[in-house]
Amino acid sequence: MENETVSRNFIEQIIDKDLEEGAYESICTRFPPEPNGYLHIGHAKSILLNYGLAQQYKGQFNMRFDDTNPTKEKVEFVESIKEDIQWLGADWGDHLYFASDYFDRMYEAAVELIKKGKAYVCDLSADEIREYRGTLKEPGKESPYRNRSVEENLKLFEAMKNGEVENGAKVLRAKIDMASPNMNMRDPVIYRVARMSHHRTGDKWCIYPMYDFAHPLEDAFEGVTHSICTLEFEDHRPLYDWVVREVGFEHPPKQIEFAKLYLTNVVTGKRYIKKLVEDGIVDGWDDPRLVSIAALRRRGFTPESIKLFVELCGVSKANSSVDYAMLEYCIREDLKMKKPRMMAVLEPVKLVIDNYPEDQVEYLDVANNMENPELGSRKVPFGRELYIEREDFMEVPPRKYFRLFPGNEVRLMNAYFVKCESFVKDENGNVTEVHCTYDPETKCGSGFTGRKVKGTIHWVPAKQAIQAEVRLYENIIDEEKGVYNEDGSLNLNPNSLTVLKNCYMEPALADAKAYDSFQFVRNGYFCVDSKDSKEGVPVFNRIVSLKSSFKLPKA
RNA sequence: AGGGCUAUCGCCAAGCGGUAAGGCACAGCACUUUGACUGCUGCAUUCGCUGGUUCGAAUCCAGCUAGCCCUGCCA
Repeated sequence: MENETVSRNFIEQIIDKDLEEGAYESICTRFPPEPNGYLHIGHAKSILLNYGLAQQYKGQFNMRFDDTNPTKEKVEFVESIKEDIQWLGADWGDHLYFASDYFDRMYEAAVELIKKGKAYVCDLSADEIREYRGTLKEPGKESPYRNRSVEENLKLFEAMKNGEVENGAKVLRAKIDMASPNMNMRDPVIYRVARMSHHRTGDKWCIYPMYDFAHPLEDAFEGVTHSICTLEFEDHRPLYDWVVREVGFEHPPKQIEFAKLYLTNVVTGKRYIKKLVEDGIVDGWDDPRLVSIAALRRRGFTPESIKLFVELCGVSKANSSVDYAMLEYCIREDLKMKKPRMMAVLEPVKLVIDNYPEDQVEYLDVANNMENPELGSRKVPFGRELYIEREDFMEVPPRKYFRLFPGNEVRLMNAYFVKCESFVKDENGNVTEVHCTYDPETKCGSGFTGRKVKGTIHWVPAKQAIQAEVRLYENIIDEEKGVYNEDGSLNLNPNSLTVLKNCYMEPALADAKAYDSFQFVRNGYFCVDSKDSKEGVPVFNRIVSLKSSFKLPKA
């Protein structure tokens, strides 16, 4: 019997302890985005972490839109966020909530606070509040409105609610400690006036709760036990605890913070992504060069690969930046046994088998994935004229080059051995045709063992191949020079997108559907671009290339 | 009168007083109908630094250093 001890991350350790000590009977987690944009790989970590924990502990996972600031939110974002989360596989069941559904209860909670003398209406302007707050090194001073009577506060707060107060004229503040070393505790604003309509509650409200007040209440209302958020909220925890304590919940939720996920050499900053979109450098928020969930999906990443990635990254409190190579590993790992391995030639050069009968076509039986027989097989037509990859032929081979060159014999994958006899160049010196002879005895599957070749190359039948467009994506950021220039501008990679229009695919690929992905032999993994494929010319996006330990020497 | 958090290999990350897991990356070998995959091997005498406690310290204590976060009526 193996005594395998799986290490638990620090959050699991906290939960284990809570459950053991009986602080909670079962757990409830949540993912609480504000619908003010689209989700990216960093959110995936939070989603999968929260959802995964709920699954693992047989608890509950809530999806909640933290829509407490109508100035920034839109229904479109609500829909895209739901779609992305579903795609990732985090199932919230019946537990879909909106902070805005709690506005009545939050208002009541605020009234209770006022009655307890723990909150007051303040007439200071935003600038004045900032001044009174003090600085990081000096304590703040109390607002002249701090000691209003409960009755007056109640009356004023109701006036705010009833729309009798201009935007910014009054706020409701928690009465805590203006001298606290923690800025968040210096009488934080908990309700502000915003006379505008909300995407869900319309014009019902003209006051909206602030995050620090709303969030702990939302968690508590829903019975969330572990409210997992990112590191920058650590300083807010005392206020979070203050709210749930003062409002009086029996089993208050607890906030736990973890480090955000950063990836090397990708643009994650929201404002930079926005600029890239606005300047037309990328073609939208789902441009495959970005790391939004939608972009990754369009590029061909699978939910499983992202889940694997998040698991491999782990969870901790140390700020870190994960190597992009890890993400690439995950998608290769996920796809390699699941997807058919098809032949496609990205940069073609014609290969003619001189001793092959001119009008003969044979249909070779080819396994879809040699390592996974469950994926079945297909027929691939083979004839006298083929296309092979330009880089698979060299007039003058460098050392250790195993592919085609004059006099060398290679295996055409799934077909025959061919030996290069000659080649043709155009007036510019570019190779236009490679001529070979084949040996019928070496047919794949015939059991031929007479001799071996060191190289195997892929090909596509010239006559039956279908033409397609292939897009090769690199990071939008220059990997060598770094993400930013000295002046702070983005250091864009001019080669981030290469469009290859003259690609040839084996016929089976013509039927590929949206998001279908394949391994193109030696070229890596590709996915049908659901957005741009049309009129019989499939467009494939490269998900990731295969590792190659042989690099052609540079010219 | 500042406060909070973090520091273990190039990158993540276990470790919780008993003598440094694992993954990615990288390198080498083997295998091979993809130079992929797979398999094997190698990769921290050392845990930010300096002291202290201890038979024993990455783990405990003290003092430094570095990085991140906090002065929205954003979340």
